[in-house]
Amino acid sequence: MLASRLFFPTHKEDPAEAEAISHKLMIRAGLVRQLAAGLYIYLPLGQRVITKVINIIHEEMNAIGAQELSMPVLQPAEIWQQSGRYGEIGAEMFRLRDRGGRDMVLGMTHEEVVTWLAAREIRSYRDLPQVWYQTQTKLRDEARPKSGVLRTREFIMKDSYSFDADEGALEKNYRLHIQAYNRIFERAGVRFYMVESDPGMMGGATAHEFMAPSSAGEDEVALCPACGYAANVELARAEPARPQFPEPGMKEVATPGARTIEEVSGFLNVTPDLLIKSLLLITERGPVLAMVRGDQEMLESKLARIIGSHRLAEPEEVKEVTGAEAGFMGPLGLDIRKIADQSLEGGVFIVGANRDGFHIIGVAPGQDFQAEFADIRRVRQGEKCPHCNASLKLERCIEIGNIFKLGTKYSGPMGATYLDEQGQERPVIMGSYGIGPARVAAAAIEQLADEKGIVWPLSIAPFAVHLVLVQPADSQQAAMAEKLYLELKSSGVDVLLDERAISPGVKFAEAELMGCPVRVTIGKRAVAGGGVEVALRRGGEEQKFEAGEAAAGIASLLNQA
RNA sequence: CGGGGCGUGGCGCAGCUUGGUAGCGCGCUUGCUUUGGGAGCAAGAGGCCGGCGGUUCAAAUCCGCCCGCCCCGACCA
Repeated sequence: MLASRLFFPTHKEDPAEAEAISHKLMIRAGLVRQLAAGLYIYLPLGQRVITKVINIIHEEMNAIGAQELSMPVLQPAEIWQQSGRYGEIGAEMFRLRDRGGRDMVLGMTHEEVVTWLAAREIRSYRDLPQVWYQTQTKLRDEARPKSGVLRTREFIMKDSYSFDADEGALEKNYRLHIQAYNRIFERAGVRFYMVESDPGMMGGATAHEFMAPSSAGEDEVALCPACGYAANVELARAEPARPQFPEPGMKEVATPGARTIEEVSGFLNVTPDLLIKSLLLITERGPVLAMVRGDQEMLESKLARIIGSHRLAEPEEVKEVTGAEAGFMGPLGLDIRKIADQSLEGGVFIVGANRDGFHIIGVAPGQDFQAEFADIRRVRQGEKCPHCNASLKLERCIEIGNIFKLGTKYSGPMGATYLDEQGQERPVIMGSYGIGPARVAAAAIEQLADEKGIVWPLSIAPFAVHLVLVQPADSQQAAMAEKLYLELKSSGVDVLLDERAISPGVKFAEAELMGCPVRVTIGKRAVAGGGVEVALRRGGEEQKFEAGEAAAGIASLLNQA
């Protein structure tokens, strides 16, 4: 490719609207342009990167026996009604009507379509297992698109779906996907962890996420450096340090005006971990009191798994249920469902008295009041690993892939069944496995970029070699560059020749911005016999080759990388 | 959806408080010079100041409504 013909509009300055490093650099280096919130145009450079990521994914998917297919993005509402998600999902799904008045949706994902297909075409245990995958556009009307390409309303996703006769076979496909995903992300050159993730409404099913550490990420994971325990904080568990508890023995104390944890602990001169923080929540089945230690944070996603969907009570509702203002509520004397975090069990705490201006000290959960004890708090950095007691580390991550055991969630309601060896009709056991290629590319930028720009891993770089011709007007330089360019091209190297008649400074700066792994410079020094300069973008090491040996030297450099 | 911020040539911004000529840097065009780190000089092109309405002799500037974009939060099956 010649730079004079390549469409790669660059910017010297950061775009005003970008926050994340990958977002800034993708715009500055001419990889993408934003059409509207959460909608991106992939320019030639960006498209080349995405294509390379997708090619890696496809190679590894094919290697585990998955078969590529393609499915409609425009889908009849009917199949979503069958699976039950038409009603469950809210504004996040694009809905429309066709000219005949039929309800349609734009697919956020393809479980319904693929299950519809399986329901029609899979009949016998002899047809199983199957693994089908697609790499296609998906649409979600995101409440808040953000961070450039990381969270968009339209995005490409590789999704595979497995169909098995039983749980054991599903487990096998699940493991195969784990292997494939590990290879994919290693090849793509990103750092990542596989962590336990929240299967959400999948019930008891298991799920994992592949997480690339980056401050631009939206998720946080808890990691144990000792035993390898790794989980999304949405479900991560840990042992908090236990404070020195006082003697039990309930006693009401006046705490005038002290409502918040800080105010009460300050007023009574105790540390916050000796208080219980109570929250009143309203569910479909009535009010629920949820309790965590004063120094801890409630985690809604964990609580939701126990009590279902809920909302915070309004001040009037608090007054009505507890008889006191929010700052003074507590578990004693309340005849409603109570959920207490596990770390409260066996301790002695200060709680609200359900009487304005008063708290009660010396309260022992489980004795002085009953509650369901469960893990409903957010783990914190430095708490003890639930498996090995080492100190947990928390890290922000970009979710680049996820894998789910779906079981019969879709095959059941949509009638995807097969006949087993005994002639028994059984639902197909499914799994689904996603990767977002744009997120992989963005994660690579986030993890590797330096102050000059992008630093691509060779495997997903738009070009392997960026050949800078310093003075195109000099015929000797031009001839030398052209020759090397053709040699590299004919040996299958992706090479970009910058033969534009512009200042060399611009060429070097843009080469660094663009981030191709190898930069080759041909200028007057090379012509004078000083050798062809070959610099690695990552680390910046430079070496020289004789003109005749340059192509071979570069090729062997690329092979090492 | 709640809170906050911002919309002015292609990009980044100033001007708005205190109404009266639309400005800077980068980029772009042409010419000459330059040619190993985002060049120099000169001459140019390019803007219904997000939209609609109001106040006023007069609105980028004041007021109202709307739209768009970004950030924080909620949400993300």
